[in-house]
Amino acid sequence: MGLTIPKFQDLLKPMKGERDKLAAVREEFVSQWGVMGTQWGINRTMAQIHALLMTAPEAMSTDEVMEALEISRGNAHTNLKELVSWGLVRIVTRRGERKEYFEAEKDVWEIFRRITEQRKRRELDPALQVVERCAEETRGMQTKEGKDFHRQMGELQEFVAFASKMGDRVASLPHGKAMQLAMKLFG
Amino acid sequence: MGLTIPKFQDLLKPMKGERDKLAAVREEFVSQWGVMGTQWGINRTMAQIHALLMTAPEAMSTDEVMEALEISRGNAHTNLKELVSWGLVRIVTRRGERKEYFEAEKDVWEIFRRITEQRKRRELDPALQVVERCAEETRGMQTKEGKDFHRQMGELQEFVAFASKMGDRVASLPHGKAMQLAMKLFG
DNA sequence: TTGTGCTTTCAGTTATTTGTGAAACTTGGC
DNA sequence: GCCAAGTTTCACAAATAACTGAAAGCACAA
Repeated sequence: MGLTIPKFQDLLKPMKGERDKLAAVREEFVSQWGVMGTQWGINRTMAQIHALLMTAPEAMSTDEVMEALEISRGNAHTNLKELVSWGLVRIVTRRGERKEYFEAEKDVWEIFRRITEQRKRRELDPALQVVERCAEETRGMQTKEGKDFHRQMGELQEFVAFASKMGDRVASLPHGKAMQLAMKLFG
Repeated sequence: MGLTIPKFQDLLKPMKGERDKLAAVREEFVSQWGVMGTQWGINRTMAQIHALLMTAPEAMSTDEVMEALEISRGNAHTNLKELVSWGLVRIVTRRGERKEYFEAEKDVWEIFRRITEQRKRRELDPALQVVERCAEETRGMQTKEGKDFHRQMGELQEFVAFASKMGDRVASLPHGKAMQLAMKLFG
């Protein structure tokens, strides 16, 4: 029973199919992540670019992103910068080149931290201001309805402030610590 | 020094102003909560109705909601039902009456629990499916790029599954327990 | 079974968000 | 300075989401 040594060519064969398959799965991921984005209240393109970069073997230029997703320069540019402002993507430059390349944060915990941070800043903090003002403006009211409203605002304020603080704390934990803590809680 | 007994009329006087003030503040709350809603990825009307009912002294009918927010019947109806499906509002009926009235959950922890539950169901679970499929489809790939992609999906899957479980656990805690736990964690 | 009071649906309209493409701007090298 | 490669902005167009109003549906009471 001859132990045949496979030819180099044959070793390469499955890789050809693999590349196609991978490209297809990746495309599916990008597309689905875009759909998800819309449900998350994030725009489709931004989510798609994020998915694309998260699964990119190396940093991509604006033109590469435009081509991969078949979108305009303006659109690519706006959303890349938005991702940068969320801290989910960073700009890298190659020396000797003027072009900017974009690279996504790939560590899931880090991604989670950044998103938590931004959502807190964009969703919780403004809400807090609103309820604070409403609570303040109704302080000391005499009627039952006034008191009820004031109490409701007070409870809301307390809770949102609390959630906000929790967000900060959780997001400031390093990956390892966080998991450790979570395990202890919910084993 | 005559201890004057205030007339009934005079006792009532500040209440008049209070009512107006309260109505104004409440309107502001409803309006602002609506703006917030759009940023949260929830539609404005739904958020406004929620704010309105949260601060309503008693259950309101569709017509009352329509009038308060100056919106159409269809719009009011759709969003009220949507709020019911989120578990943030419940339908109550008064005996002898055919009309439905709507009443919001007012306990902040309960509101939080319901929102967490729904967001998990609507945002996390579908994401989980996507990454699971992508991880599955690239299992055992040989190329570096295939392996990298597979690992990335694996990490994402693990994390999302974990977050999903955490959501369940947190949302299943009663108010008291949750606070206790949070305090222990973050003093 | 018919009328009445209310709920639900939906085709068409309106508002809002997102995307395009080209022009304006910036920056560094010659 | 002036060109070239690249980035940024923005008026307008396209796509999507939300809302309206009216008609259809339903269920109970007479």
